[in-house]
Amino acid sequence: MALRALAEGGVAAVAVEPLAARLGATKGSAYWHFPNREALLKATLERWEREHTEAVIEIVDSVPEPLEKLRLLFATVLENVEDSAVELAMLAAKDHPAVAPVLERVTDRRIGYLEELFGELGFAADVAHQRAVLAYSVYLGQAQLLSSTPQVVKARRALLEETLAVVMCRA
Amino acid sequence: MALRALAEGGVAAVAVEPLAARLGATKGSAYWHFPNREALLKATLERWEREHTEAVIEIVDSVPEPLEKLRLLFATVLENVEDSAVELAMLAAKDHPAVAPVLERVTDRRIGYLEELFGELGFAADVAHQRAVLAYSVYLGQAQLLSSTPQVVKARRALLEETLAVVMCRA
DNA sequence: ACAACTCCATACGCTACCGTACGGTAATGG
DNA sequence: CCATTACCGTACGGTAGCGTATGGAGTTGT
Repeated sequence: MALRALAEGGVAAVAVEPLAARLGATKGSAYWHFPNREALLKATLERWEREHTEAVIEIVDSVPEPLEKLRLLFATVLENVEDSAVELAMLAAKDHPAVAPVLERVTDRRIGYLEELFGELGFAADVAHQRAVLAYSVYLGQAQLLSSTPQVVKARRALLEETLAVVMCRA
Repeated sequence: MALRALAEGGVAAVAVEPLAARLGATKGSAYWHFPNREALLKATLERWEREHTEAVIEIVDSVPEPLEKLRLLFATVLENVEDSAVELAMLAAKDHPAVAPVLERVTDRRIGYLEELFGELGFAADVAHQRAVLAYSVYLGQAQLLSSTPQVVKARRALLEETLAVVMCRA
């Protein structure tokens, strides 16, 4: 519930009174379960952290071929960018003291995993790192674009193919 | 001044009372120059729109070689991502009614220009479009990464080279 | 010289949210 | 059976920002 609010209205929407109202409850109830707003927000963010990064990695990692892993990862993640709303909300609140540490851990984990994959594909360590950063940048950028100005992107299927080809190209 | 506030504190910081205080003035003064907060914000955003997209395009476009244009564009824009704070603030507020139209115009213009450049480089129209979206995604993504979790990016110079190579590669 | 206009300040009411105080109900366990 | 505990509600005070009312000071036009 708080996650839905986070996705829809950003960090500002994870607030005591609006959420209580949404649940048909009152502040009194909310302040029983959470000492303050900060704690509510922290719980929401950490729940998201637990549920949304490791899950995708596990699914993708069950595929044997590293090239197929990358393909599946990009397909999964780029085809449902619409539900990266939480990611965008976190990025938008990157300076918030409760958000920053979670964001950092998630980013590290994801780029680390990508680095692994590019390593398995035969790229040298430093290049693998650059490709990982590049790939993750493409993901973040496309998530932003598709959510803020979706009309600029014409053929999403073709774009996915082009993205895969370009990110994995030897050059 | 309002632009500085926008860069530092996001759209929420472009508010009447904080800005007035910052200027050593009072609300009374502010409400003389602007009918309301909405108008102040709109003026700030449109000022940024005028000053920050066309300027870069003009500089870059003065170079003759299309390949050098792209190189200069990426170098310019990726080496000072730190001052894309306003961009990020706008993306973070993409749903705000005053922000959305500006964001849309700027994005269209930039991707359109990139499309032109990739066309000049010999890419077919549809591929040029995909590359443009890709390149702009990389920019947005890297801006996000470098501002939210800069420590994940190891060698920025090398990353720039890799980015250029990958985005322009034939594949 | 005085009227009108420009620009700024003080003071007020309004709203949304945070956080606290405290009282009520319902279940439970000794 | 009644006291403790878990849970929820109402009511209050506090803060930050929006917007309005109103008056004062400096400038300008005639």
